[in-house]
Amino acid sequence: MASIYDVAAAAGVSITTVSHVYSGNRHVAADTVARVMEAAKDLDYSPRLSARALATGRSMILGVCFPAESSLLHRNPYFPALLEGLSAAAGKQGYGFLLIPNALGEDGVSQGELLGQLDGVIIADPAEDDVRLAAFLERDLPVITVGRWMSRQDIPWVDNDHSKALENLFIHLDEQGYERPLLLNKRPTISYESDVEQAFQRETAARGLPGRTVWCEDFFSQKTYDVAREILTAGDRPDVIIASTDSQALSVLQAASDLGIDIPGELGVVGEGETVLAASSIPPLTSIRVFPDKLGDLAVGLMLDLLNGGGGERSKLVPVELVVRASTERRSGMEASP
Amino acid sequence: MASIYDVAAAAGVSITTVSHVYSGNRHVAADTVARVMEAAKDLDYSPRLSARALATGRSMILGVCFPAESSLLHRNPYFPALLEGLSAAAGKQGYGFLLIPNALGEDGVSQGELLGQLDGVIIADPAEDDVRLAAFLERDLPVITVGRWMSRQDIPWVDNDHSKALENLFIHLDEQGYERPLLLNKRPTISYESDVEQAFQRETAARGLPGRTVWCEDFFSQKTYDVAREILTAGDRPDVIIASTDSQALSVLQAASDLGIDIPGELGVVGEGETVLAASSIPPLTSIRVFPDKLGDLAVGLMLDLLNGGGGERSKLVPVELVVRASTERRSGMEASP
DNA sequence: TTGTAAGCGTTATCAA
DNA sequence: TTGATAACGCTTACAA
Repeated sequence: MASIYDVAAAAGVSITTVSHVYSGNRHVAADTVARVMEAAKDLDYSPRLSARALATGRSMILGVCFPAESSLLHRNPYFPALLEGLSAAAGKQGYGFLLIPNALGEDGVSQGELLGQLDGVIIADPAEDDVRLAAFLERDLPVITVGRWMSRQDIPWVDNDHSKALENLFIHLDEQGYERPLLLNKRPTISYESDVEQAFQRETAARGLPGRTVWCEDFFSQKTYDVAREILTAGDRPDVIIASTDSQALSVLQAASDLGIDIPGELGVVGEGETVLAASSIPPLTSIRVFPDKLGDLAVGLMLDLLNGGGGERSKLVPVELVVRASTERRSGMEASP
Repeated sequence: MASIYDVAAAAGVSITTVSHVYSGNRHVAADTVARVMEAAKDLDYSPRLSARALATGRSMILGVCFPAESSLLHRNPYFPALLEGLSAAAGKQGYGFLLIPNALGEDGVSQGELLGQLDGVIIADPAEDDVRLAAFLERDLPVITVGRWMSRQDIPWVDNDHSKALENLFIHLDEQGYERPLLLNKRPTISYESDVEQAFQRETAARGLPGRTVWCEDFFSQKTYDVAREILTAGDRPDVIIASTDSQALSVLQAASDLGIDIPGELGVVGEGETVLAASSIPPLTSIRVFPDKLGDLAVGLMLDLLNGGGGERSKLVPVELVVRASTERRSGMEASP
């Protein structure tokens, strides 16, 4: 492995010059640059990042950290999509992403070891009590969250504008004549869930409607189906169910189908996440589209601001998009007008 | 930030001793260890990994690399699950995982920079022509693949035993009396797809059945549905369709349902991947379960072997499991016996 | 059982 | 426009 010394010798310059050719930190004469680059290519040289990190005090590595809860990373496509967004954005700036294992914190060993390496950490959907997060703050690692950390509002974040999403959704539901909404939500442990709840209460209150929420702990199993079935067979049946994830909404569709309930005539169904599932379900699902790649991009931007002196470290809200499909469209635009 | 010098001074020992307390590379007297650890805790010290990396020539960071094709990472839950397996296994050994952005290679900038940092790279489902892979081998970075690299069989790999999976599947299909199988597969660009094709041909040939394969480029869109519909309405209708992913299989289920074809009576359907979808579809889907966490574990093990002198760098095949559900179960075990 | 001192490959501060 | 040289914080012979 060639070092900066080898390149300097081959190019007939000092290591300082080679260093500056690579860092761009000061001007180097064009022909000198050419000579250095050629020597570097000949020797197959590239700067050792660990040496650079030691000299600068910056590793150029960011950590990323997903909810520990039941390996959500691979059950909800939102997270891998976010990870890609983060990784792409960071890559463009020369930063890399280290995935922080969920086990961190239980396993005392790797904890300090790995964290010492990081320039900062991005946390997706932080739970209040996650032991890892406490560790980051103690070492005062720069932290950005995707979704807000409810107990520490001072930490810069990016987030989806769920509030606006529900505002728009209710306008749509008004148009479609739905009047007995029900929110199928998870008991709030992250900001998303409490945002949705609050916005739901706000919108229903504004319309004089009851803001009925059913809490449903389990996102992905048979349980959601059972809960949905119970809701649909009980006395006071809602005419539209808003589910906090697309997969929950699919369970509702299924339960309704099994009970012979017509969708969207007797029951509207709305999901959130706009996964592949939503477009291809029967009937296609009205859903709220989020943009994890955009979130990733902004989160990295915020992090870099923080690392580079922290000028504009303002948090950012990302617009979402209501995608209307058959599951709530009982009056087409054509018929509605006159 | 405290350094090894601060700790040594506070504990009244040399930096060598502190170093050895942390590395475990030589014995240190128990009370000395205690003194050092206390000083370290007081000073909130943890070794700077970049310094360690510079001194040892090892970064303790592995790269991981997923198929570039249309961001498969977030469309197929297999990949995030694998990533978690890798990350957990690596974490236990003090290694971290850097996600290599898909853009790498197009963007010349970050290429050398990031790669210089890595001790090795694990590649999931390598495509033959991926430019990134060429780059790794040129720099002779140690490489392990998950799924085999078809053009370079010399590279150590871990893989699912798809061949055995199809063997078992066909035994099951025999029992259920299926006789006109059709394979819905993707044109082979990775070893998985060609393994499945080969095993399918082998099993059908052994039974004197036609080995009919339909190639279907698009895994997740409407297209699969259309292809399935075409297959089911054409003259020579299969009595069982084996799909190369669960989501493909779901499209088949849907098409069959729309056409009023009874499952599993008139048509059996089999998926692969054993995602959450399989268990909750209507009817529940017979599928081949893979164990990405296990693969991740073994891949990391192989990588460490390679890094530590490369003793037992033998590749490994991981058993998979046939999960029989209603979509192929037309004769229950009860009825079948007499 | 412990310590001294020479690297590891960069960047950064001076100075020219 | 370029160079010497001292950090950066660790590991690891070699010595004691």
